[in-house]
Amino acid sequence: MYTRRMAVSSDSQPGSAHAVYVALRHRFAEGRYAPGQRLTEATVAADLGVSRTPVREAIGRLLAEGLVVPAARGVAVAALTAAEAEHLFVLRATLEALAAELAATRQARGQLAPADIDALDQAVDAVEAAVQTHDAHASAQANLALHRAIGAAAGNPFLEDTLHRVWDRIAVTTVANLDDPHWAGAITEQHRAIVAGIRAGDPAAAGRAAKAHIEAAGRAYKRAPENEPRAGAAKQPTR
Amino acid sequence: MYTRRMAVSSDSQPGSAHAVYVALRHRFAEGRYAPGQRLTEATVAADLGVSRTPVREAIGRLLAEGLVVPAARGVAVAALTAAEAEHLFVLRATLEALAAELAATRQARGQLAPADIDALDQAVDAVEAAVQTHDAHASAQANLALHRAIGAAAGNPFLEDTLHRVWDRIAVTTVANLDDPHWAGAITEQHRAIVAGIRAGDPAAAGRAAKAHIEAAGRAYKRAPENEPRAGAAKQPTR
DNA sequence: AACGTATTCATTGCATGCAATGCATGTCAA
DNA sequence: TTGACATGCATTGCATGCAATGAATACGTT
Repeated sequence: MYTRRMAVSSDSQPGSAHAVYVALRHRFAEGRYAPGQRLTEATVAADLGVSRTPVREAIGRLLAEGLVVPAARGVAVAALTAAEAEHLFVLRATLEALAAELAATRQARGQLAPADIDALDQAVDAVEAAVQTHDAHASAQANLALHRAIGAAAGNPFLEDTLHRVWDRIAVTTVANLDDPHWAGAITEQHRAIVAGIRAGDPAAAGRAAKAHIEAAGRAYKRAPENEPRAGAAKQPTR
Repeated sequence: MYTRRMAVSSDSQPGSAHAVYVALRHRFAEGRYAPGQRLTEATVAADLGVSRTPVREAIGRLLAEGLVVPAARGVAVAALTAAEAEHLFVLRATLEALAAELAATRQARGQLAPADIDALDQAVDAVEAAVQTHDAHASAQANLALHRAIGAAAGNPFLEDTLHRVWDRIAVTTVANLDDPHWAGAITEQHRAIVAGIRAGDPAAAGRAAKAHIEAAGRAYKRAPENEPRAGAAKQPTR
């Protein structure tokens, strides 16, 4: 069994452990493992065709990041309580505001290539198009891509990394939000406001728009009924 | 050799891997390993009296957190370039401002125990006392304790975790800063302004004070001459 | 002497073995 | 039936073995 290699996507870093890590993250994001579901080293190892050692390493990392939590035996996929979601959105709003501010500042200083700004606009358009097709997965992808682009435009690798952590922890959010017509209608407008602020090199405006956008997203998340019980969730360990 | 247990400090979590992780972090913070120094699994394993497996796990986690970087063979203790420090301080300023805001908000809502606020004041006094003794290590400890207390008062575990990451990455900063007389003189005043804002339940004031404080700390860091070459640093791998 | 090439060897990365742990299940008594 | 208790078993956690890798060194060639 140990010769079978798993399909490791276009992730530059070598090593089975990292591949397992990426694979698990991907599965979480896809919702392939329900929150609360228990994960055993042996199972994952068999699934991915590696031994337990790299799996252990990957799980250790996920544990450190809070994507899985210690369970009775081994670990369980972390769920998101309402309170946790609230906290995450508060943090995210501040981080994304900072990202937008920094991007706008870089724009004002001429440190942003025109192509980068155009790419932001295109990303906004892509989200709009995806939302109109009502394809939840594609919309989430496009939305994440836009926010990632803004994060990159900020030019602060630590901020970018932190944002990634937060996004990963919130993950499927956007999928749920799309059912909300208010939200679906407002999202593009808010995106445009952020990009406009960046393009204008106006940090305050960009930051304000970004903060307002995430706060609105947080409210939409809260409204979405299925975010609380969380579809397909297995029984949740007490803590 | 495998029966010898290392002295694991008062860290609740079990497991050699975690103990190794904590031990390495501690050594980094102490400056026992110079930035740029190369670490091999076997060496660390021998040092701590465990096998390579838990060491691998710990190093993997440190790698994920950026505290060590991939080196020629294995990993090296991460150094901090001037640009990286700048980025970290920008992020830190925003995060600590948010923490102070949230703490003040909680205070305004009566969600903070009077004892918590008093503890903040005492922490400020402790920093002042430590700075006056010119004990760099104690000062750094006390300063970190204060900032940690503010982070805790914010009541947002994700923010707290993110702050910890940033602090760990900056680590020895305060030690260097204490040589700066301007900074040593201003630090207590700035600390008091933050705590005053929190006590008053004034998020805007607390946030502003915190942001200004960290920005000042960043400037002090930048001025400190020894932060650039970094004492005792072994040869630094190219990237 | 300088350069290119072969060789060595330290070191990683992964798999597997083995003991420790504690949950779950079954058994027995009340 | 219900409770306590013992036992089994799934599962983890760690150590170690072995092959792959590639940096450093030694060697040979011009």
